[in-house]
Amino acid sequence: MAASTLAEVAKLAGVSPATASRVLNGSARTPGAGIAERVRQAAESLGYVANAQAQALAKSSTGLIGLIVHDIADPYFSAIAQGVQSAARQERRMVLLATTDGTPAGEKEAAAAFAARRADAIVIAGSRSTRAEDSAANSELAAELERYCRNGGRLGVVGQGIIGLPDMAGYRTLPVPNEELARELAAALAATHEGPFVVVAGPDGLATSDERVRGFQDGLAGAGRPAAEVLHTAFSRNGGFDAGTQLAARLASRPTDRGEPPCIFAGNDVMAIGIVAALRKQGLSVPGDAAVAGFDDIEWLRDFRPELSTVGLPLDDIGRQVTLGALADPSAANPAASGITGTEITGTVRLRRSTEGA
Amino acid sequence: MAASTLAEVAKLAGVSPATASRVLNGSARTPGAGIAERVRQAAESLGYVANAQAQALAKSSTGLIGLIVHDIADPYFSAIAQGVQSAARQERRMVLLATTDGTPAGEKEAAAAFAARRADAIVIAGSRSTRAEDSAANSELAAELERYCRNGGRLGVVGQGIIGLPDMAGYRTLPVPNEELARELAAALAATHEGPFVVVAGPDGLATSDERVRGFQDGLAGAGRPAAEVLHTAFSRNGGFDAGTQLAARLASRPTDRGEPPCIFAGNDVMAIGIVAALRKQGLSVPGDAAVAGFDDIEWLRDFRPELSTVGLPLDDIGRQVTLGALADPSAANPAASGITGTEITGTVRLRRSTEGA
DNA sequence: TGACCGGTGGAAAGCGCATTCCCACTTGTT
DNA sequence: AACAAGTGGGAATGCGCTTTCCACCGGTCA
Repeated sequence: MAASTLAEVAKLAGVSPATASRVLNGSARTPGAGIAERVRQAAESLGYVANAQAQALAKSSTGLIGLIVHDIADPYFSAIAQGVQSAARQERRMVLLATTDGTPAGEKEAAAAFAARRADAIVIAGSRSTRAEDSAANSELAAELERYCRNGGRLGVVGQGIIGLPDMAGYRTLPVPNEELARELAAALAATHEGPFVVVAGPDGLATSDERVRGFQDGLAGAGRPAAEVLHTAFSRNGGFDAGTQLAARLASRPTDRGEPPCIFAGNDVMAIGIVAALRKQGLSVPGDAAVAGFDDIEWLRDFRPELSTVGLPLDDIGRQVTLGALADPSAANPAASGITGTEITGTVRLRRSTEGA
Repeated sequence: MAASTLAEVAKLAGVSPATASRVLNGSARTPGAGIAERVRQAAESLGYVANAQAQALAKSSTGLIGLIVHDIADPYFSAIAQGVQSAARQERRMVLLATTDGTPAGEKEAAAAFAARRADAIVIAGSRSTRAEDSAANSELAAELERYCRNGGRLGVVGQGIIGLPDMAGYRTLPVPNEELARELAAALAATHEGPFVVVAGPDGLATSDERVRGFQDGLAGAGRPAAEVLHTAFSRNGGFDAGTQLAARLASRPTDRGEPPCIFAGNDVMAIGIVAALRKQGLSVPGDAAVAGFDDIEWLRDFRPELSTVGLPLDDIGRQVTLGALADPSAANPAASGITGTEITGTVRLRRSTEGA
């Protein structure tokens, strides 16, 4: 029933297991041609498939990369996952997937599972949470990862570093200029919008969201505009929809002649889509009754109408770089604090129809 | 540098490795409370993390589920992946991800990698290809999987069975009524559309696409309508876009009074979206100048405008069921040919704005 | 011709853990 | 009081593979 083993192959070929191992798997030493051929034939006839578990145990390297995302069905994460997958393939590794619903507790659990599996590297794509209620889980996560890295594991994190995790060998962060890009976006929007600004953000304490909000407010201030009102909701399409519904009600109860339509900045594209859906449902038009902008420029945004203004981020590349960075030689001077070098992630503000003047 | 081992923990606790193993991992025998506590403390203080590789080797079960998809960034696959992930979590397994670009050769490679890792089960979500050029790769894939199953591996496949793989223990197929649903859709569309029908399908030989086309033509015939012209292109958004561009050119060069607008059936939703985008780009409107329908009802379709008619498929559930089915007791009478029992996958035709009469 | 050497295959020691005996000991019987 | 049954812990074996280390063989140089 069980698969055949190296020993069986060796016996059939009339050689020692050592020799069989040398010919079947890449070894520094290559046995003679005649022997090699015999072994190969034996393996073939037995349908031998090397047991990667045993190999991993013997040479203590599993060829596994653990990927932690909030939700694999979210286009933001699936785009990053694609990049990770591609880098993994290039480095001849396989990716182990874990989804966490975004809680640090879930991330800790996933990290522990990856550590147990002795993954060569762990890549964390989800945003950090600085909420007070998550602080205990954050510490546990940091402790788990610190132990993992101390034992020789590699860690790559997208965006902000793990809270409470000190710089250490094998730990790399891939910075994403959320704040800066949000600032640029705000500046661009302020130049063409007279009306008030509203920000629809994720939960307070979600790092990525907070950074974008901060940058946006900063950009507004730089343009001499008052700070935008901030609505907190789920960092998802439905969160955007809920906020959009609220905003629609507000707009409807307002005399039409009272100034310019507002400009709504959503923390990410899926939220922006939710907002547009909600406004549309209430009979409001974008950009007529309200301008809307998002963030990320997820792939399928291009077919959405009205075309959404957003900030383009090379998601696929982010996934690739963070993976490659994590796998890179940990001895290279490159602490987490300074980020993964040679791979600056840059984004682009893209103004489109959804924020065009009415 | 290396992580601490069970033996170290045992020594620190002053017990044998056997005892340490018994308390730290679920065993039938539970050592005394005092001892257990000592061992647990020792493990804690050493930061012991069990080596899943070694455990897997010792008890020959890895807790791994291999998932093969064409493209994880495609919403169809990421929705299924989410279901697989959820089932895996429920069954306390982790999922190993492989993307293949849809070629049987890639699937074979992935299957081999999973077999080497001794995954408890392999789940294949991508569609089969019956193209002549893929036949060699298909045989290799079947051979690989047959060996895998013979060695005790479990296999779950979405949709059509693996070509050339006989029914065998541990191999289950989750049938998806593509043909039947496409027939229903055609019937529904035929009832409201006078104009000609056009089918934009995936590459000839892609099983899922072929089934849908066949069902659609059949439904048309049942309604007394002539067979639709079939355009073959890539089974993706861009494939749809290309076909849409062609169709748009054709529509434009046609006198406006020449009969009813055509009704275009796309093999899946992302293709439909591509088609709509292409038509729109050429200044044509949907459903005014052409009706468009898709298949799958992927999640983010609801925010797309015009709302697309399609066939709803419980993708998340498909992922769950195929995984659970693969993991289920292989001795239960349930050959691949008869599908995974107790889990009939049903879809629903959903007519929406994109196919409403002009 | 004898000492030295690169090269080749085998023996054996793990890698970290689960598990099957096996033994010493504590309880419960008549 | 003697023995059976039951219980808790340890020693040893093996999972399948990699990797020193060793023995050996033909060949080279002095």
